[in-house]
Amino acid sequence: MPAHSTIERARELAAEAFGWDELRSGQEDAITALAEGRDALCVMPTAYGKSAIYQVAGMLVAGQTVVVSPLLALQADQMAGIADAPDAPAAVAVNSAQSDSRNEDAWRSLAVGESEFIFLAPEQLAKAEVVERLRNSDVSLFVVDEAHCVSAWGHDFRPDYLRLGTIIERLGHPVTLALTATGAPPVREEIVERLGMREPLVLTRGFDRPNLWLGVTRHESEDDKREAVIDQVQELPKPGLVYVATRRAAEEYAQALAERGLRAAAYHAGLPAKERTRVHEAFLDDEIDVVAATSAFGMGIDKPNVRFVLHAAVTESLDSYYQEIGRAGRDGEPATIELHYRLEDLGLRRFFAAKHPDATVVRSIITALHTAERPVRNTDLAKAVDANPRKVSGLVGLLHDAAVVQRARGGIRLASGFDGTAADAARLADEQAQMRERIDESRIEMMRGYAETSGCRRQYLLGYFGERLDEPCGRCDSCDAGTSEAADAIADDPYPVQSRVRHVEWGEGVVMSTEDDRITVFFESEGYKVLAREAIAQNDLLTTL
DNA sequence: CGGTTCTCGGGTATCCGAGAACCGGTGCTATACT
Repeated sequence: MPAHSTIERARELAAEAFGWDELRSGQEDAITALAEGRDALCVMPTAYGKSAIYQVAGMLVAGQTVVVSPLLALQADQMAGIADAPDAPAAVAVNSAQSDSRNEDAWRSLAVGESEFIFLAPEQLAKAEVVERLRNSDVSLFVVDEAHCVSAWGHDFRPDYLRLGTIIERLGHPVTLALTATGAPPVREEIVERLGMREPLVLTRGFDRPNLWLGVTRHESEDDKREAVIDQVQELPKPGLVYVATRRAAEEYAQALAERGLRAAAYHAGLPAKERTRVHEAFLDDEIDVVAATSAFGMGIDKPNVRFVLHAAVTESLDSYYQEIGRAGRDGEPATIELHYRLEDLGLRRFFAAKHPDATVVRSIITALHTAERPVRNTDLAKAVDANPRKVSGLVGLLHDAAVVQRARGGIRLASGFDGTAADAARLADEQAQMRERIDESRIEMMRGYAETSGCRRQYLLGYFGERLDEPCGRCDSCDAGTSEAADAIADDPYPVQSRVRHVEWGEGVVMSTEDDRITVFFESEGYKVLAREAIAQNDLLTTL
C-alpha cells in the first residue's frame, strides 16, 4: 500500500474514531512505520500525543494491540480516554485489582475480537498462561508505554520489564512500538536492545522546554538548604512540586510548608492508597498549593499549570531529573525549576545504586539448574534455592546478562556457552553487578556535572539528550550570572556527537556531547566519562571507529 | 554514603558526648487473614 493512502486512512480514523482534526508529523511518521510493519521508538514530550500513535495504528492494522503500562492507574486513564472517544474500539485490561470474572470477560472479549486493545502490566506477561492466551489471539501490535521503565526499573525493581523482549519473541514478534517522554541515547539504545526491536524508526521530538527557567543553588548545610527551599516555595507562584529523596523528608517538608500557611501535602508510596488518591486529585483540582513528594509522584500526572518544580535533593540521573522537571509549565507559561544541591546528597543515590549479588544464592541457582532436566520457572527456582522470588529474579537477570543462563520456553536454563562452576557463576554475577554500579555511578556523576557547571544549564541538559544548543539559553542562572559561554562550532571535529570511538582502557563507546575543551562519551561497561580534548590528544586515548 | 536514633559510660548534671546501630525509593501480584 502506498504511504500516502496509509496516512489518509490514518487521518480518517483519527477523525472518525477519536475526533482529532489532525495528526502531528511525528505521529504520522510513527503510524506509517508501524502500518508498514516497522518497529518504532518514539521519544516525545508528554503533551505530544503519544497514545494517539498506537490508538490509530492499532485500528489501522488487522489484529489486536497489547499495551504494556507500568501503573494500573495509568491503564485506567488510557482506557477511559479510549472509552470517551466518539467511535473507538473497545479496550480491556487484565490485572490483580479486578475480579477474576472481570478478567475472564476481558479475555473473552479479546478472543472473539470485540476488543482491540488490552492493557497489561509487565508482571502479567510473566505468567505463562497470559502469554498462551495472547498467542491464541491475533496480536499484531505490541506497545510498551513509559518504555524508560525497561532501563530504569528492569534491572532490579521490576525485573519483568527485562523479559518483555522474550515475550515479544514468543508472540511471533508483532510490530513493536516503544513510547517514552525521556531518554538519553544510552537509554534509547537499551530499550531497543532489550525489547529486541528490529531496525526501529527512532523519532525524537523536542527536548527543550524554553518556558522553564533553570537554576541550581548549592548549600553547605542541610538546615540552610531546607530553609532556602521553604522560602522559595513561599515566594513563587503556586501550584508547584517539591521533590525529596525520602518519605520522611516528604512529611517534614509538607509540615513545614503547612506551618507557613500553605496548602501543602506529602506524597510517597508509604501512604495509604486513599490518601495518595486524595492528594493527587486535590493537586489536580488546584486545592493544594504544593506537594512534597518522593519519586512516587508524577507518572501520569498531566497538569498544565504547575508553576515550579523544586528539588530538595538530587535525582539518580538526569533522565529522572528531566522527567520530574518536565511536569512544570505544560501550559507553555513560565515556570521555575530549581535544584537545591548538597554534595552529601549524592551519597544516598550511591547507596541506592550499590547492589551486591548474594553469592550463596547464585551458587544454589547454578546447582539447581545443573541438576534440572528442563528449563526451570522462576517461582520453582525460588523454591528450590529457598530464596525470595524477587531476589532470584534479579539474580537471574544478572546471570542472563553475564551469559551464564538463558531464557527458554518455560523458564530458565544454563546458557549453552557456559561450562564453569557455581563459583565461576558467582564471580561473573559479581562482575556484572559491578559494571552496572559503575554505569549508575557515572549517571550520578552527570547529575553532579549539571549541578556544578558554571556554563549554561540548558546547554548541558540538552547535550545530555544528544541535542546541541549553540548559544547559551538566556533563561538559566548561569546565563543570568553571565558565566555561560557560547559554544564555538568546532570545524571538522574528529569526535562528533553519536560517533563511535574506542578508548585504550574503557573499550568502545559513543560520543554523547561535545564542548570546546572536552567531550562526553558513554562506554558500554563504564557509563559516562568526560574526557579533556587535550588529554585525548596528548595520550592518544581514543581512536575513531 | 550520610543522617538520625540508640546505648552506654562517666560520674553524680532533673545529663552530656562518643560511638554503635540502623535506615534510606519506585509497583506489581499472590496470599493469608478478617
